[in-house]
Amino acid sequence: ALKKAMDDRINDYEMHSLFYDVEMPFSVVLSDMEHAGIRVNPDKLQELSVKFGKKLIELTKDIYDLADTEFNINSPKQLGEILFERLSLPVIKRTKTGYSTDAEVLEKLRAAHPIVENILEYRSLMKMKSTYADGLLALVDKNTERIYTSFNQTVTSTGRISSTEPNLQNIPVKTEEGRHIRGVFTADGPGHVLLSGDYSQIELRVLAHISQDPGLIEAFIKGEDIHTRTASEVFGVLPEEVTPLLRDRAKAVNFGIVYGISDYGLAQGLGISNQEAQEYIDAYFERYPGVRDYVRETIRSTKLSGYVTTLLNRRRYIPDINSRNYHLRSFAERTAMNTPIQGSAADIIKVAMVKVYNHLKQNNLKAKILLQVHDEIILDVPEDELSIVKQILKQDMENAILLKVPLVVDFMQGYTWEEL
DNA sequence: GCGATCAGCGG
DNA sequence: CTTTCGCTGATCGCT
Repeated sequence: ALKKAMDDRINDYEMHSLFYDVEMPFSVVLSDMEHAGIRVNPDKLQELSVKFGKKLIELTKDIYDLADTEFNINSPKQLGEILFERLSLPVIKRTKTGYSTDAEVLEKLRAAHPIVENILEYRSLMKMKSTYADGLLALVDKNTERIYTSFNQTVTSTGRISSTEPNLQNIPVKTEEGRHIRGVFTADGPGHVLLSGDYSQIELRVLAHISQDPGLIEAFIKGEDIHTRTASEVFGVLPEEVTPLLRDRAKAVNFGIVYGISDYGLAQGLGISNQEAQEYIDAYFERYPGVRDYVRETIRSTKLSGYVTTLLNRRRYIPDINSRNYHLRSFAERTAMNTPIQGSAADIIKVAMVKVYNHLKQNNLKAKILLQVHDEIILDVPEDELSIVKQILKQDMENAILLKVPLVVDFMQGYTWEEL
């Protein structure tokens, strides 16, 4: 009776294929990934912890000297008292309960007192040591020298998966120190390599497809650098005249489109005024009118139906779309335009992974899918299977779902995750 | 021991 | 007035 009730609703929502052809097979893929785990080098992890710890001791000394007192640097409350009362630095921002001491605030105070730079470095190193070095070490299986994460298929609103205990979807990559954490994740042993395939600009390609914007489609068909193209369009200069600064700003605008941030969020991200940010957004919609129309039409239809859908008919309800509260409504509007983009990208990589999984099985290959980090798939591959597995990965990822623009995948291989 | 708060990581 | 999500760790006040 329950099955019939659920089946009726799945059919009613036209989600039969999404459920039976994608999510159900995908659950088996995730299960195998969890069971496989990923090999780590615990000694290297321990070394990193010690190295971070030694630097933290030095920094702690320097910070105490500069403050001329000892306090708990890990306590935002105590740190705030030191910075804004004892050292009388200007208060930039407040939290609900007191002074804000986040990185954005500290960046603005960098020049005001030498202690600030030390605190920034301390914060970064403490994050690396506590969350990553020590946190991961505690979750290494001593018998197998592997880490087994849990993937959750049903927590996000967009259709993405999440990862816990540990979260292997937010391992550092942006800083040199952070990348070394990736160096502790290795292939299964000599004769094996890690192979990654990551989608290039999958969200913006999905946007090009669903909006059918001519400029966006042309950019991807011609294989242009999308951030440079956007900079050229938004700032009205020739592509060859796009400076790194302009490209960075355009990249932030594209980021905003993909993640559904507000003009306020874009302004914060770029360190410009809200008005300036709004002007960038207006210019973007002016130059990509298909995107403007897509956003308008999506908001209009969401107000009527109460939900948005992805390429594979995944559905998200957005009740606040008709709220009289400006902030709730604005947030709902960004969610309405963003969810089909992120959610469709999630659909695509799930389909790809099911295909890869089946093809590995059909060919009796030992290669295993280990991780998925939203737009990339990481596998462990015996070296003698590398050629065939690469072919499978390329074929299945690039042809997971046919779009009006090509899906481009970049491949990397190495003995450790840091090399990918 | 637990929940709220603040902070910071990735895509 | 606002701030992308999901995750984890440290602190702190509470039971």
